[in-house]
Amino acid sequence: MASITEENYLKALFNLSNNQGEASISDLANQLGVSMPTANSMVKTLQKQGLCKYEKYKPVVLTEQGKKAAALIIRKHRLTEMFLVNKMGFGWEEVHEIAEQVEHIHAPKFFERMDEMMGFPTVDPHGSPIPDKQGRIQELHLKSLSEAAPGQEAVIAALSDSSAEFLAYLNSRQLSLGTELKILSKESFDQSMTVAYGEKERESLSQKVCEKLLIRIFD
Amino acid sequence: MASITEENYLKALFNLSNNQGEASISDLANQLGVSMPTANSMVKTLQKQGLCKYEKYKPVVLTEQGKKAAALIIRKHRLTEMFLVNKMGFGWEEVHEIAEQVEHIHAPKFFERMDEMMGFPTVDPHGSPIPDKQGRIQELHLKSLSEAAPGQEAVIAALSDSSAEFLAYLNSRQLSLGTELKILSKESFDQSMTVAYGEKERESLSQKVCEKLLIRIFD
DNA sequence: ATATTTTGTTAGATTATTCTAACAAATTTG
DNA sequence: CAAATTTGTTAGAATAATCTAACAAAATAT
Ligand SMILES: [Mn+2]
Ligand SMILES: [Mn+2]
Ligand SMILES: [Mn+2]
Ligand SMILES: [Mn+2]
Repeated sequence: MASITEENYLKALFNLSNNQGEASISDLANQLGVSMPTANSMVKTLQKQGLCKYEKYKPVVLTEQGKKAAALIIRKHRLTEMFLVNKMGFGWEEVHEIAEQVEHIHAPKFFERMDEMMGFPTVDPHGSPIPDKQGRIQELHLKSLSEAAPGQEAVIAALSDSSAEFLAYLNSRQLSLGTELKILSKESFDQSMTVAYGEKERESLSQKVCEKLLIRIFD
Repeated sequence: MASITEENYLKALFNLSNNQGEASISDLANQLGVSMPTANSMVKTLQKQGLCKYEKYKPVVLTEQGKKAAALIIRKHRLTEMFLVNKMGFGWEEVHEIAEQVEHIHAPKFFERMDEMMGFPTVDPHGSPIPDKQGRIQELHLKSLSEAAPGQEAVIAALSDSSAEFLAYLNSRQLSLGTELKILSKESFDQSMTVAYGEKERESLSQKVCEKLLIRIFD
């Protein structure tokens, strides 16, 4: 069974591969806050266990086994986040740190019971999909708000950044998953967008923010 | 901050001291399933941190700091067990192993929220007291059933053994916390007792069982 | 009061996870 | 392309947690 340390490496490799297409040793080291030699040596350890493939100076690639293991940890993480928000009353900005620890608990029944109590949710509080028990992840082909055009209406479905800082920003603007946006205009100078939602008639969102809001456009 | 390993040693020392009055190296090693040299060296490590006092060939004694640290871990353990039973529908025989892992999570809000949701319980699902936030434990001066006399009536308030095996035995006899017992007779030959409770008119309980049932006698 | 058994200690080794320093390969820049 | 920079590797060491083997002290039983 993988140690907590190994589990965190697997998750980091999985996320890096998904977000950047590949995982370099330096990215991995950065992500985990360890030195490159440390990451290098752990990658060799994971390879010996058949969890990743690795050749000197090449990017690290998870095996199918490694991907599944990572997805199952992410499943526990996201179920936990959803449980904390839906059943325990936490805010979406408070749950990541707790889930980062709870995801390492070995107790299938614990997570199955959470899943059941919530009616088998498919996404976490930040809109990210929850892998199923086989480690399969459903693709949510969402666009970012910056790809939408003035005149369109859309609903916020997920975030590409779930940092506490970004979540705090969204909270301060009453933006949350499910918020319906009308796109009024887009400034070609800085790509910022003016939108209406809820009580707000005109709110300006910077390009940075627009890129991080993942939306479903109304037909 | 104490590691998971250190936390488990603190808990073991605390429990041994409470149950046997003192904690020897061999008891500690046994309790944790490690060799004596391992226990010996960890005790030295804990002493360096001011968590216990230790002199060669003498029993290990927790300091006030060590006692408090242990009690706070036990608090998390027992709150978790209660949460699993009361809020997640687990049986009292299923929760110890899960709590053994959850007790090491560092997230005060998580446990405070559990506590709140349950209305600040004072005992766990096996009747053991939950230490308060300062690490103080309320003494429940309970007698065991074997100390009671025929003719008396009593209610099961706690257990001095919460092993899965004993809990399974109690489940099979419909015995649980809160069960009211009428003591019909006591066999002087083997100290077994005949009792009535619920639908049962006459059930015989061995001395072993009677000793493990902690009761409050009706006045 | 010896002898035996149990308990505890020391020494030395192992595995996991991490680091820094030094060097080497790959990539980017001018 | 050559120089500079970034990225990756190796070597060597440190700390935490564990073990076994050997020995020593304490407790128990003749
Ligand atoms: Mn998260
Ligand atoms: Mn984690
Ligand atoms: Mn327990
Ligand atoms: Mn534990």
